[in-house]
Amino acid sequence: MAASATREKIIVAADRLFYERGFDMTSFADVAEVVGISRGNFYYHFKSKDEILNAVMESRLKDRHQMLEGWIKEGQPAKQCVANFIHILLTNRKKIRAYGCPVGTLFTELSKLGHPGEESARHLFDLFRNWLRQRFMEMGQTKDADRLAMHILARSQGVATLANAYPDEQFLEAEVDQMLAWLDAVSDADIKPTQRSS
Amino acid sequence: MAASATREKIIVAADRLFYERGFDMTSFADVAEVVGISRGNFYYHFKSKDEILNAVMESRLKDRHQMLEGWIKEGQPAKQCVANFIHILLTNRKKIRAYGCPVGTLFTELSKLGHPGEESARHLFDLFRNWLRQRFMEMGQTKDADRLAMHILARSQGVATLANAYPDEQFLEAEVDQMLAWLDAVSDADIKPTQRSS
DNA sequence: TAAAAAATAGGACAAATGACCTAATATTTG
DNA sequence: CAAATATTAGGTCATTTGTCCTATTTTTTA
Repeated sequence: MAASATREKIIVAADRLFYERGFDMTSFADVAEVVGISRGNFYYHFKSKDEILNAVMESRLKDRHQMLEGWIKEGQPAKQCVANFIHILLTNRKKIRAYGCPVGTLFTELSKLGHPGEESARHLFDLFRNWLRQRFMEMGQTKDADRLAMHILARSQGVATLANAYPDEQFLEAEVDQMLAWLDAVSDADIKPTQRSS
Repeated sequence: MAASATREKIIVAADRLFYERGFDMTSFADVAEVVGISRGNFYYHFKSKDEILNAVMESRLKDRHQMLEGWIKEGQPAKQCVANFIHILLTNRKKIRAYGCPVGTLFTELSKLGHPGEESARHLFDLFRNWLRQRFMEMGQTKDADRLAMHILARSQGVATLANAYPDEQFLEAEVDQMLAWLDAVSDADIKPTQRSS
């Protein structure tokens, strides 16, 4: 079989296991078993655990980048793009209830491990943060764009964590509705600049 | 030395290490070294790793319970109690920036591990959730009390996660301000029931 | 088709770890 | 004080894991 095909299958399996079980809790043998290859073959493609982690992070970055840029290329307006981002929580609700957020949980683990991969995990946050900031700027929130981006990012993280802790509730759906309502209020803000002062 | 004193020191050390490094990444040897005792002595007090985890979770539950009930016993009004809860993010900002939320990060890890201790970790969430719900009920939000409790819990989680990823920002302080403003709006809601409809 | 290269399989090994045991020391008790 | 009990120290052991190596099989190349 072509090396690149096996390599790709390893990355896909490792990506899933790192998400479901965590990075440190996933062994070479675990990944090899899922792919259906020997540990020796695994080592032929990736010389260390850090190397497979890097490959997974690159894959995720590319995947998320394509998703975000895809919405823009489809010509969707900025507000709709942000709404799409919020909607990810619903699209992936099953996995989120079972394993939390792929970005947040992996970052947290690598951070506690003191692992160099913490940087790549932060890059994933950066990707979403910068993209959201640009969308808010297009919505006219030039001054607060980054603050709004961080806000929606934080709420997504919190919702994912609690949905993981309480999977049997309709909590996730309700919070998404609130976030979309919040987005409406934000997008109205530049149309109705006269806000009620505190 | 009295056994209870050594036992207590072990729990304190394990609590700290489970927070800073994670449960799975902390070994018996790590805890014993911090306490300054031998691994054999450690095993005299706790027969397994699950046992020390249980002790740590009990300790945390007791500690948080006392904190929350303490505010009530001081006679603080419901809204001030919730504000105190939000303020924890500032009180512990240094540790949160370095290690995230002790409750959320440990729950996430135990969940991915498939460890039975996931239940006790969820109990910690339950403690805050139920307490917050009661405070919101006292504030007159009888119908939405649980939803509001979950909301503030989720936002705390998200803020802690992102403050961990971006420790150098003033993001944490800004989000706390927003949460307190949100609390004001909620507490005003029953005084001014006529809200502007969308 | 024969030689060379690529890919795979499976075993070896040192380090780390949870668990367990026994001997030594400190403390309490009668 | 002496016996009994509680506490501590340190070693052993089986298992897991990341890493590495060599032999075998498959694919490509000339």
